[in-house]
Amino acid sequence: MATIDDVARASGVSKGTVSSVFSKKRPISQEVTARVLAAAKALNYKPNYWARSLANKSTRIIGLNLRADKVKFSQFHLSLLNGVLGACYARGYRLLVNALPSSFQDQVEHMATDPVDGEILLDPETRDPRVAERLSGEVPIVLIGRPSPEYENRVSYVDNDNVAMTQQITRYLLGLGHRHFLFLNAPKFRTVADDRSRGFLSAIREAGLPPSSYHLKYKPDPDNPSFDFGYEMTLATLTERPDITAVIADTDTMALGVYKAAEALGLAIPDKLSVFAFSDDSVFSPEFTPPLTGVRLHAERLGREAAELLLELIDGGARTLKRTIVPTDMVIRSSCAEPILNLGGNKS
Amino acid sequence: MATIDDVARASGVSKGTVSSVFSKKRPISQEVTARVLAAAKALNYKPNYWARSLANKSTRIIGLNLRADKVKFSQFHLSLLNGVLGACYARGYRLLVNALPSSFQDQVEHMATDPVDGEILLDPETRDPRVAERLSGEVPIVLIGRPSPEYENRVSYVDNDNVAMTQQITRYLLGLGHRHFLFLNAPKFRTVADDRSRGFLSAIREAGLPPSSYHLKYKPDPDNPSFDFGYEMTLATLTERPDITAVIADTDTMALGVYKAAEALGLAIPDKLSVFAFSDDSVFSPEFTPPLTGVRLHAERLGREAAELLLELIDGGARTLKRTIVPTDMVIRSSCAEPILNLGGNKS
DNA sequence: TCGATCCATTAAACCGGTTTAGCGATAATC
DNA sequence: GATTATCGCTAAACCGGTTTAATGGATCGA
Repeated sequence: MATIDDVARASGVSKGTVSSVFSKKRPISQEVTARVLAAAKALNYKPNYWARSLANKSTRIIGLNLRADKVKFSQFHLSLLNGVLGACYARGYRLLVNALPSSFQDQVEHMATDPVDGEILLDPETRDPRVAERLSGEVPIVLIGRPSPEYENRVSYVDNDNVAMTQQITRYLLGLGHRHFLFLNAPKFRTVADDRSRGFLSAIREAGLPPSSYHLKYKPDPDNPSFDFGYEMTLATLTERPDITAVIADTDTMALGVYKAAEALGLAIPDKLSVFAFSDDSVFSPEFTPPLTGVRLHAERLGREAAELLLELIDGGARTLKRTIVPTDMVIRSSCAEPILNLGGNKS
Repeated sequence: MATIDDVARASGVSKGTVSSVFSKKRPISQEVTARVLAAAKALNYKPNYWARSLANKSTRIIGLNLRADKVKFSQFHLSLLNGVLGACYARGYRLLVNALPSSFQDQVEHMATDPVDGEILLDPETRDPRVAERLSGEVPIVLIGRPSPEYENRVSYVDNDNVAMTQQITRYLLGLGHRHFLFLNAPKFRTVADDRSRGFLSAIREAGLPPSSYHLKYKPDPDNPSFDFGYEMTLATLTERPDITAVIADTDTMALGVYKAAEALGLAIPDKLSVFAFSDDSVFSPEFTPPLTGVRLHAERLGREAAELLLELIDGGARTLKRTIVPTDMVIRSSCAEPILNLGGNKS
């Protein structure tokens, strides 16, 4: 590949001039510019991205960090990615998806600074080691999701208000008359699971219901497909506790597992069992039988806001903390209704 | 940030030695290694990724190029991305998602070599300018999907056998007794659309059917949601040509639009209208009413194979051409059946 | 007409690593 | 015991750009 020196030689100017022609950071006469560009074209020259990054101390790349060992890209991530990409695209940034396991990065020969100007961290966990590591460096970060409390005042993040949202949802179900719940939550190590639990429990307490009125389960193994977890856990729990009339599921896929279990148990949705999901696929959710009631998390907007916030931090250089709350919208379809109690009705 | 010089000074060795400690490319005594690592830890030193890349002429990053202006990340891309990420992850590579519009990259001040060791090009189009550009550089590329003929013998690629697959599908529908088809194909500028058309037409000709026996439509606008296109085109075409008994749709989302149109037209699936889709979502497709018959394209495997092929090209340095064909599997559920003809039955 | 100002351009230093050539000390060879 | 390898390390060149300080020429004002 031709270098800047080749072009300088070919067009009879210094390399500094060639640099200025390409970076446009200093004015160069029309005539010289033309000559340099002609020589560059003839040699098929393009500035070397890494040399440029080294000298500029900037790459125009932002990172998206996810723990591939724990999480696979899901529908939610997909929308989120579309939002992030849109923001990058609009501002001329590239996106680096960093899914390397920490076991790899801990090896001495692979240790290195991240090749990005800033990073978005996905799916934060309680006491997430990635956050601690980034805080000691100088690469700005934005989380999507709430950081654990020890970091809450030290990093910027974008999130839904999961506590209030879950509280609202639970109130909605309480208002319909439900008194016994199965809550199939996200994996316990994720902060979002904790927020949802808090919102749920606060609504339960507010209604004066005892702990026996709910079963709160966390998805244990991230590898375990959501569908299977929804199916098996519903089957097992409802067999044991037939007084449960409402299931709150983590995702629409998990909700589908709940639907299957309800079918297996001979429970009609929503008459005998109400189902709610923390997601809303505008194409598929309406096609469930019956159409699934859930909540729109606006994943694409979460992604876009996070990317824009990060780019702002990068440009401003400002070490200001910001947090953006993206609103959620309940989408009520037909999978939740007043429970029709059996004859041997049970009141708590 | 501390540099290699700081560490060299602090541990009383030369920078070359520090470099060797981190790169492990040359043996360094236990004692010195320990001293250097201690100093590095104290200074919170990490080798600079850009400087290293510049000197090494290698980045351990591969690119995934898609035209964000034309295509949004879809379910298919999602699986594909999971495959690519898995392969990267396993071999310690990072993935750069490059969705920049060419209008941006054409500006002089943004012109630069790509910051990657190799690149995967998604959704190739007929006479795709991206391919021509990459061929003049020295970054190896792998396409996912067939390149247009002028490049077919110059680039490596991974693809399904779309011609044979579509031929097989069409034969299947012909075998069921269908004689009038609506084929809702991918956008015309994509090579995959051409392959599918060829496979379809070859089966049609093989059966001795005239051109009047089919309506072949290409999804015009990539921004137009698949669902809407499926719905509107089915409604319009079937109103005009009620003799059509089978619709072949590009994706499951589009198929869902077809389902809606069938409902609006009062056509029962599959008795009055058979629907087939070039996709298979193992979670949602079975949930369609009736469950959707389609074909599994193994997107994840396409992604993984492409990444592995690319990494092989990078490591080997070999300029060998390879092409990998990933097999497809028809998944027959209940959306295709023998057509039950109306009284005023029509034979071609 | 002379000094001040402005301008495009250049030479050299710099970004932070890797790598080559060489050097002294120890170990192996005959 | 002299010769040759081998080992662990260093100094300096190098990767391919950007940037600073300096330069020479044109323009300006008085």
